[in-house]
Order: sequence, then structure tokens, then C-alpha cells
Amino acid sequence: MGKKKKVTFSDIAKFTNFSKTTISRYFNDPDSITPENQQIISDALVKLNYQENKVARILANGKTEFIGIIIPNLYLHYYSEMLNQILCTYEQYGYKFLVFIGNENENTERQYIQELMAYQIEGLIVLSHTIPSKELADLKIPIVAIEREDLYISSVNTDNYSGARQAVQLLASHHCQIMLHINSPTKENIPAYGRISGFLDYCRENQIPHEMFIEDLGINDEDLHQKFTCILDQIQMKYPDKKKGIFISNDTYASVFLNLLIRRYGKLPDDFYLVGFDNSPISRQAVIPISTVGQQINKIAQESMKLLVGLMDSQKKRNPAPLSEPVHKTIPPLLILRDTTEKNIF
Amino acid sequence: MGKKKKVTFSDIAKFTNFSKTTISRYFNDPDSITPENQQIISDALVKLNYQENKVARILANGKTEFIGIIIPNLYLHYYSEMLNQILCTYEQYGYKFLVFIGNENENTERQYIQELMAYQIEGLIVLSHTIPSKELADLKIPIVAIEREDLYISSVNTDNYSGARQAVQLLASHHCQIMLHINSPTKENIPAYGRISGFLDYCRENQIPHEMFIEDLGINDEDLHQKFTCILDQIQMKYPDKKKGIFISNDTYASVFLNLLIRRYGKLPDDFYLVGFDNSPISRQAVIPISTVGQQINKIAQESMKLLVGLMDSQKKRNPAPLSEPVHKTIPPLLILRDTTEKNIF
DNA sequence: TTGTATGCGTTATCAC
DNA sequence: GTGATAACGCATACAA
Repeated sequence: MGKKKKVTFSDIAKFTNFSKTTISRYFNDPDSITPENQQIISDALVKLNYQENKVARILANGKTEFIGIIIPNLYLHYYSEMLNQILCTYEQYGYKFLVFIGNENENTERQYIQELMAYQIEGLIVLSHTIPSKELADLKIPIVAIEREDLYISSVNTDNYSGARQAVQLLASHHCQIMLHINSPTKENIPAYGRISGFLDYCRENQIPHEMFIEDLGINDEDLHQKFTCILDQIQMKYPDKKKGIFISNDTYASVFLNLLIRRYGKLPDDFYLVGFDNSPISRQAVIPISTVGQQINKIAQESMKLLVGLMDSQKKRNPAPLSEPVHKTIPPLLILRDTTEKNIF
Repeated sequence: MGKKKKVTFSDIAKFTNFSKTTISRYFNDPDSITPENQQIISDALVKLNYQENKVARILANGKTEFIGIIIPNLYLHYYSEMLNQILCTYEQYGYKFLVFIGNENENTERQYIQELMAYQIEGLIVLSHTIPSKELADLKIPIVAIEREDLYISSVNTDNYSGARQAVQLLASHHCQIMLHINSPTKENIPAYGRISGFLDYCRENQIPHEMFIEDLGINDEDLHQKFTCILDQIQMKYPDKKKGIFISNDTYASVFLNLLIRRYGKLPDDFYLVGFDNSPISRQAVIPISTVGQQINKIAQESMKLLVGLMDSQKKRNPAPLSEPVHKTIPPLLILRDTTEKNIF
């Protein structure tokens, strides 16, 4: 049995004694043909078992309805949940997504972008960090960046700065006497730097004693564990009698730190108050659920698509403006109170 | 400024005084033209800033290099990591992926499949459970199922049965006197049922006392917590003096159960031995790292692609066999020993 | 409301 | 080694 050829408009046209044009119109503007003829065509479609071919349609009308996504990885919950939310917007906008995993390699990502361009994507969502926004802007297609350097392109980010301030404010409201911030080295031009500046600004403005532990915390578990043990020792040495408010740059780290405390003291000591960042599952699943600055991933995804669709629509006009100035949107974080700060609950 | 038209083979042909055919050959069979002419064309490409158009190529040669993926969600680590691994095979095979989130709605997923077919996907990877394999087989395209009902289609699955046996064997080796299995209701025709049958078979064969707790464990955290509290109470009531080996159907549940124990007793009691399933991050990140039956997600992804690519290749032949009998591959799990069983470490 | 002719950008089939 | 020409399947002016 050979491979059966696909049914095309020609076949339907012959079968129904209409022209291909009429068949085309049946799909794109049904009301322009009589109801009876609609029915005839409709019947023919099922009788011939027609399957539409959008590739041909693309070539003819230029609209691929493809959006490219370049995302660093999916093992961090933040990224996989963001992708989840973005993909789900298909229901709303109908755009299909071509997804590439960045893998932190600049040239590989350039190749991915070429591939995406070859498939005539109408827009691009970038979460990976490697390629400078200047270069991305040169692609001359609508682009939205999420939580990365975004000088030359539009973007949607969590308000990291205000999130950090809220975290410290929460710790201050529990009368913590010394504020500690644990983070890895962060460039000033990416949104996450707001977690550092927000911490510093709030402490300074309110004259609260504070210290930062900025360290490359490694990737593997042992490294992480060792670094945190070291940091904990320092903290206990320097501030033995003070009520400590600790703001940690993400929930994964916060959980490691919490586990360290639990295993050392059998419980979260009374003079330790913890706040993480992200509201990732681990913050809920921890032995003692961790208070955290929650990123509203669904809203970020929504806003990104809204922004991107807007840009793409304006490109479809007869006189597409030369991709106007970048727009930067900001989504407020949500402070989530759990047991590492709300101890009165016990 | 109007929208500048894209550069096509025609433009390059005019510019270089070759024919479109030669330009095409430059891309698809460079050695069929002289090196000098290759250079001329190459120069013209950069001079004109040519961007290839794969959509036109698809229409002409029929090969989309698209693979469709339907996956239930991305908030479960198992799925997001699987998607991660699948997407990364782009480097190896060059196939591009169109990803849809299933959302557990049968008709929605049917729609997604129609959309994928319209984009002429060459193959399909299905992780969602809603559509029966019988119906999928009727699509007449290469399909690989992962960890779902797979009677009529090819599949790659973890050897759940052997995994469960290994778990119980591990618990037995630590002289647990009563084996407990906690799981939610599972249909017999999906691979995960092996976790139940493996548990039962091993216990029966070795005449080990055992009990199963099969309960719909709900979705939200409170439900889960309450159900597990109830189960723990039962266990303590029934088997107060026995060394308990508990095999839990996944790491998320295992972590909830562990946290319950820690919060109640301040530590993992000496007579409790725990084994989870999946080797998801939570099993490492738990206060006490959880022993688990690790799924080799990377291997599953690799095997799935290998299988699918094989099926797709055989479809491209002149006489494509009518999609032969389904092939079912099985990937062995990896038993991972951590602190919830290896207590001698303390 | 319907049909004709042409175009979308590439590949494939022949020629030469 | 290179070129002319016809597909590929659909959309869209323009005509009727």
C-alpha cells in the first residue's frame, strides 16, 4: 500500500463542482457563500476526510502564528511554570509556540534564533540571558524579554525591588534586630538586582543594622550545603544574641538554609526569621513552610503575551512603525506569610 | 518606511546571474557547483542579508521536521524535566517541537491534535492520559507514548514493577517487619500500576506482612496533609511496635509524610523507613533526604526520540509499511539510597 | 455569490 | 555543472 496523497482544495473543488476559491472562502469567510453550498462543501469535507494544511496557508498569506521561545532550562520551577503559563495562552490568542532550551551557550542560542527566523516566527519571547538585548533588537521582530537584561527590547518583570523591601519590612515588623541578605553575585543590569538594592535601601532608609552575604553558591548540593554551613557559622558568631531577619534570594536556597537549622537545632530557633523569594513549591513543601516574596508567574506570562501580541499586531499594519521604543512592564510581587515569620501561630 | 520585502532565491539569482535552481543547490548540495560559484553565492547571501524560509521549503518537499508534544502540565517536575530532555534532542536530531499543554480535557486535546496535524507534524509524543491509544493510532502518524495507556501505540516507560520490587527489597534488607504502601487509585492499564503490583508480588512471594493505603489524596495541600495525618494515625495504632517499611507512590507524597513525622517527633523515628518514587528534587531537598526509586528521565526521553525517529524514517520510504505493531520499551529505574533508609550513617 | 489568474518561496524533474 | 519549468496547497486581486 503506497502513501495515500492528502486531499486538497482541488479535490474538494472537483468533487463539489466549485472552484478552489470557493473552498478557500468556506474556511476564511463562510458567510460569503450560500448556506446550501456551505452544507455541500461541509459534507464533502467529511466524505473526503479533508485535513487542513496550514503550511500552505502560511506561504500564501504570510502569517505563521508562530511565536519562538528561548528559555534557559526547565528544571528550575520558575522557568517551567512560566513556560506552562505562556503555552496556555494558546487558548486565548491561538499562537503556536516553538520552544528552544538555551543551555547558556551564546552561539547555540544564535543558531536557535536563526532557526526560529527561518520558520517565520511572528514574535519572540526571551528568558535566557546570554544574548545582549542590543543584538536581539536588531532582529527587527517583536520581542518581549522576561526577567533579563532588557535595555533595547520590551520586557515584563517582577518588581524585585519592591519585593525585597516588603521582605525586609516584614522582618522588621517582627522586631528583627539585624537584617541579613544571602544572594549570589548579581549584575546590576538585570531585574533580580532589585532584590539586593531593595534590601539595602530599606535598611539604610530605616537605619536598620544589616549585612550581605554575596557568594557564588555553586551548583551541586554539597557545595551549597557547605557554603551555607559556613554562612550560618558566621551569623551565629557575629550575632549570637540578636533577633536575626534573613532574606534569602530564592526559595531553594532558603530551604537549604532552613534544613540546616532544623538538623542542627531540631527546630527553627526562636531568634531566626526567614523570608525567601519566588513562592516556588519548595517553599510550601518545606518542613516549616517558608514565608516568601511570591512572583505572579501567571500575570507575567499574561502581560508578556498581551504586550507581544500588541507589538505583532502593529507590525501587520500597512505602515508598521519601526518597532517603537521598548516598553517595560512591572508586575508586583505578593508577600506570602508562612511559618518562618509568623511564629505567633505556634 | 514600509515593510521591506524579504530576500528570496530569485533576488539572489538575479544578483549573481545564476538560476534559482543553482541557489537552491548551494544550500542542499553545495558540492554540485564549482567552488568559485559557491563563493560568489556565499558573498551575495551576506551582501543581500538573506534569511532562509523553511516554510516554503516544507511546502516544496513535504518535510516539516516538526514533532508535536501533548503533555498534561509542567508544574509536576516529572513532566517539565521530561520536556526539557525531549527539547534538548534538537541538537541531536534537528526536529523542532510544537508543544501543547493538555489540561486533562479530552476535546481540547483533540483540537490540539488537529492543529498539530494541520501543521504537518511528522510525529507525535503523548504524555497526557485523556485520549485512548486506539484513537491516537487512527491518526496514522508515528506516535510514541510515555507513561500512559499504550495498547495500540508504541511507548517508552519506566519499569515501575521492578522499581517497586526494589523498593520493598531495600526495606526488607533493613529488616522492616511490616510493609506499607501508600498510593492513589490507579488504573491497571497504565504503567504506574506496576508500583502497586510490584509491591504486592514481592511481599507475597516473600511472605512479608503488608498493607496498602489506596486513597484519593486530593490536590490541595490541606487535603493532602489531613489524609496523611489520618494514615499515620492508623499506622501507629495498628503497628506500634513493628519496624515499618513505607513505600510511597511519589516523592511529593513521601515528603509530606516525612514532614509530618518530623514535626510530630522532631526527627524521623527509628522504626520508620521510607522510600519514595521519581527522584524528583524534593527527595533531595527534604529535611532528611529521601531514598527513592529514580526514574531515568533522560534515558526515557532519549529512547522515545530514538523510537519515534525510527518510525518517522520508515514512513519516509517509498513503501511505508502500515505502521507496524506497537513497540514497547522499558527503562530500568535506579534505586537511590538516602537517609530515610540508610540510617546507620548517623 | 462565485470563478479566473496569479503569487507565496522553495524543491524536483527534466533537459542541456 | 547549470537552467527552465512545473509542482507544493492555499490566498487574494480582480472579474464576472
